[in-house]
Amino acid sequence: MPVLDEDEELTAVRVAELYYDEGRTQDEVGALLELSRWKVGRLLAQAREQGIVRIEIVHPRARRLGVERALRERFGLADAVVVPAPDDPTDSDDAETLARVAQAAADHLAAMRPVPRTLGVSWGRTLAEVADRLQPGWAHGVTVVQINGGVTLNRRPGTAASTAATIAQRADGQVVLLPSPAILERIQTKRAIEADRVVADALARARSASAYLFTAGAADDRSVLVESGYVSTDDVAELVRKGAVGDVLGRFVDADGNIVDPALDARTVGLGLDGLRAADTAILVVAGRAKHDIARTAVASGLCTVLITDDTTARALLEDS
Amino acid sequence: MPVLDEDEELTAVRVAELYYDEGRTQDEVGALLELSRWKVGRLLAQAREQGIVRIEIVHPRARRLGVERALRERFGLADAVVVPAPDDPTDSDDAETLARVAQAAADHLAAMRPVPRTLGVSWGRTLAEVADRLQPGWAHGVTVVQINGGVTLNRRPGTAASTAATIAQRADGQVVLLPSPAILERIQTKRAIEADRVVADALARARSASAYLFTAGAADDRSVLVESGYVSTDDVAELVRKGAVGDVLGRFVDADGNIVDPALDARTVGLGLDGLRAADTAILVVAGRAKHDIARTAVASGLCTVLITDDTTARALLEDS
DNA sequence: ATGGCGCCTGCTCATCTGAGCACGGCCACC
DNA sequence: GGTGGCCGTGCTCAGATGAGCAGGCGCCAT
Repeated sequence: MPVLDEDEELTAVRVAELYYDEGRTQDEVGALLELSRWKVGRLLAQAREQGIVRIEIVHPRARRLGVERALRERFGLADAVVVPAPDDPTDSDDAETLARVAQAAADHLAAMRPVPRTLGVSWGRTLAEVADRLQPGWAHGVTVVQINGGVTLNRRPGTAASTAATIAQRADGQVVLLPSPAILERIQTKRAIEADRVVADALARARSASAYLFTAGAADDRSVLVESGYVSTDDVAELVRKGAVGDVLGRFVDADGNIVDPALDARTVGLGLDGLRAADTAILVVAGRAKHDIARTAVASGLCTVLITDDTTARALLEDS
Repeated sequence: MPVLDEDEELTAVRVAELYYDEGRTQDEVGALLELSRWKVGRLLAQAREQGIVRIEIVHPRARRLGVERALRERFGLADAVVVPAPDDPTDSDDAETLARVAQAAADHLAAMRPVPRTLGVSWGRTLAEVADRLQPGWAHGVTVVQINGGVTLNRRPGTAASTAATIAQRADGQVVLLPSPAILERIQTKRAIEADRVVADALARARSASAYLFTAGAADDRSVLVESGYVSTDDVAELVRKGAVGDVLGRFVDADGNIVDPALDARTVGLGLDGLRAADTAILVVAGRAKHDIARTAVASGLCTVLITDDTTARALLEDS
């Protein structure tokens, strides 16, 4: 498509005004500006091409289909869902962003075909929001398995458990909880708890789930792992020093997706990252500026097949080679 | 047009995405979402109506046809030209705004039919920009008359004269200058200068011009009248105290368009405001936030038949009842 | 329960629009 | 100076779109 010269550009603007603002038909515009109908059509096409005419869909539940396509192609994803970030560019309006992404995740889950027989889920603020936005009856008879440990140490108890339970309940399904802390103090305790029949059973079912729904955490003090008391702020600082960009299923990884601290990782209960990498369907839900780095790592190192996120994060992923 | 309920709204969003983002045809969309082609069409129409789909023309020389229509109807203007303000909402990017408005004024002048035989013009920063943007040959044989006094007291001389001269020269026409200060110290001097044959002749031709092109000044220290030394900053403060919102042709008016200081006005040389009010065509060119008040007054009190301004100013005029 | 009312839906047809094609002018190269 | 190729333009025609209309369904009042 040839570029418009300056005169044509101005004509294109006038044409676009009459066509889109005034609602004239293409030959009316042609008659008015003494152009052929076809010339008018071509100018309109070029104006859209060059961004003189911008058509945007303004709605919290709108999606960015173009960006989604780019993500799929760039990272070989099976699917991607990108929702617009709130306009408000001043303060980090992360609550609204999270709400939109969570809604999109809920929609995506409800629209999944075939419906997974067993769905493995992690936990955290993001997934709590997703669970909350699922319509009762979003599916029927889905078994939901908690895939990483999460007996909350402080705060209101049961966030981890209730996320899984809510998702299951709203699908008239069973829930399989993983009754274990996320990270244990000593490796021996971890081995012992994994030997427990209930825990072992849950882990087995986690490994055989037909789909996973999980989120990722940034390596900072606002991480749920910190707030829950599993790791201290000092630990986080140390992990960051070693290259950690965030955690997936409680496992801290560096920019390349490698485990940062194998000893810590060995004390972490739940599905391993290879479990995700081997999955047919692994849906990562991630929102907000703080999580750009971990999102990039997760996507680039093949932890997910489906990414659900906000526009800003998506663009951040696409921007660097 | 009935309002969309929540479900339909969501469908409308999906429809709009497929139609505008993906470029599908309406029945393709219908097939995909299991809707009839007609339903799809109606949803698209409603989405545009309700602002879910926003089509905007992004170009410095684009115009706001909707706002223009509103201005014409609200103030009984013969015509209105509104250009978009620069996006940059942070600093008062008035230079760019002025450039756009001046360009629009030049375009409007060049497109005027019938071409005025005699064009009365005022002077100021704004009109200097307009003159500068007129293409040589924008018209043929237009006589340009300077309608208010403007022998500049300080700064580079002749801004007033050169504006008129440039406009005339680029139309291969004559220029009639008004060789007089804008405001005189003493009423007697003013009478004497008006009695001068050249001045009297210029004023007579100003009164009989077939169209006027003029601007307005805010009542503040950045006014050209202050910078030229005709009024002091103290004078301005006093005028503001008496209710002045700005000046038109060097004549300070209050919010209702009445002369604020009759004694000062009597010492001001040039066409009177009634001369503008009686004109068939009086084009007011005004840009920038500082001039909202004087613009409102000028438009509301019938000083112009055509308004050329920026989006922000136009909206300010339309917002208050 | 039942009739009336009004809204929503899907159809017919006329109009509008975009893809493909042929012509003519312009430029560059021979 | 001639000639070939390329770009830009306007046409043909098929497919897409929107206005107007009739049937059907639900809702409300009687």
